Amino acid sequence: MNQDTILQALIADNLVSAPDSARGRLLKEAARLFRDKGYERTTVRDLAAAVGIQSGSLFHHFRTKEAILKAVMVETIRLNTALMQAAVDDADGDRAKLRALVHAELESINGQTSEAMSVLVFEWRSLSTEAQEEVLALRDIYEQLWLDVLSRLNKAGEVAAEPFVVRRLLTGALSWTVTWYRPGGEMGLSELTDQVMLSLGLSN
Amino acid sequence: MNQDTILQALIADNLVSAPDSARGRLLKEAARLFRDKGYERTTVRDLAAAVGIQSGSLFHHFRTKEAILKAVMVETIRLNTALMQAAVDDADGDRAKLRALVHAELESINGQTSEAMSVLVFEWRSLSTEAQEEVLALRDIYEQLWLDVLSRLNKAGEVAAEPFVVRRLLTGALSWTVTWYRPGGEMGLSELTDQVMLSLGLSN
DNA sequence: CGATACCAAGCAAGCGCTTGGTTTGTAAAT
DNA sequence: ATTTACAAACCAAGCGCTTGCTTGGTATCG
Repeated sequence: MNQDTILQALIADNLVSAPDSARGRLLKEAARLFRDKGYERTTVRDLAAAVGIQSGSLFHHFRTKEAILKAVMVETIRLNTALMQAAVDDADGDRAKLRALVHAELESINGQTSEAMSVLVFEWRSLSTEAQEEVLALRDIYEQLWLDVLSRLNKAGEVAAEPFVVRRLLTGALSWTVTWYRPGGEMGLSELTDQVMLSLGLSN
Repeated sequence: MNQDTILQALIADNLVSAPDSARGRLLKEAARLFRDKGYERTTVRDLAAAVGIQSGSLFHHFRTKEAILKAVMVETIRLNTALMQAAVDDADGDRAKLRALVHAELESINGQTSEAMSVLVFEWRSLSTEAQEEVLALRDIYEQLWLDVLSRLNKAGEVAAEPFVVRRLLTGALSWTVTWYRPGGEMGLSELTDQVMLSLGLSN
């Protein structure tokens, strides 16, 4: 299953917005603005201007500004869960599965959904507590994918540290790449993935 | 050199504020509020109330709200640079030095300067570009400490990945602990440090 | 013809920061 | 020992602006 097929399936199920719909374009621009300026510094007027409408008209699509932030996060998690699932399924062997997960997450963080992933990491606190809980629940499935693979590698003696600690360390390490890694530069995504695996003491 | 001696030396040199001075208490409260609510959501009235003065009186101590954020960051970096330097100096051998650095950074992130370290990571974007550059310059010294140790370990064949990549992955991994690790819980800081070293494929 | 998408205008609240004046601490002058 | 001088620390009030969001009305389109 390639990335585009997965996206189309999610759109068909109404789980994520089509990128060319009004809602989809707004969410895309919102993600970009939230990443660049932060949620609080981004005004509803900024958001409206980015899609060429009046600020008041935004509230025809979303009840509040926060609902926009939440939608960005929810749709991003849904998409990435599907991508991770596919990555795991396609790879043979646990070491390869781990590599596939790392590669997929790096792709999410530094590829097309880069803006939205940044928002997920850095604007978390701007969500109300209730919204945080809802979003958190969505993340569980996708965390389990990692833990399953890491647990088997741990039992096989390939990864010495505890699976849940390794996953959390990796979450931080991979998220942080958004602040320094530049796709299209000297180091490609595959090379970066190799470096991560090497840092874990795992060769290919 | 223990932590308190280092702090006292910095205070004597006027590089960080004494925790019991008016300025010091304000910065401490500011760090806490900025971490809990974010910089933008924290109002000057919140800050003033936290130290028991009127909002206008804040501007007797700092020219702008942003100056408070900057001061939190600058003083935190100064303190941590000194702590890291001491950690490296005290340890024998590169593997021990790396462990000392990891332990010291985890202590900064999860110990007494926890609030301020969170601010440094998550409120970075709220600084103006000029202020960002100033703060960035301060960080160079302390990054070099890591790179020196990692380069030697790399040459010795103990760490396979590239030093600058490892350092950046570690920056993310260690910073992120603030979101999940709870000091005083089951896992102590030394055990967490061990887990990090194990994740890098390094035993003790 | 009704729903959907939008505009133009603006409201109430909250924001960072300023202003003019008062209290407090300190130290030299009487 | 008391007075004088003065700066640092603070208060009370509020200004000017921006914010998220509302309202009432108008196109657009199946």
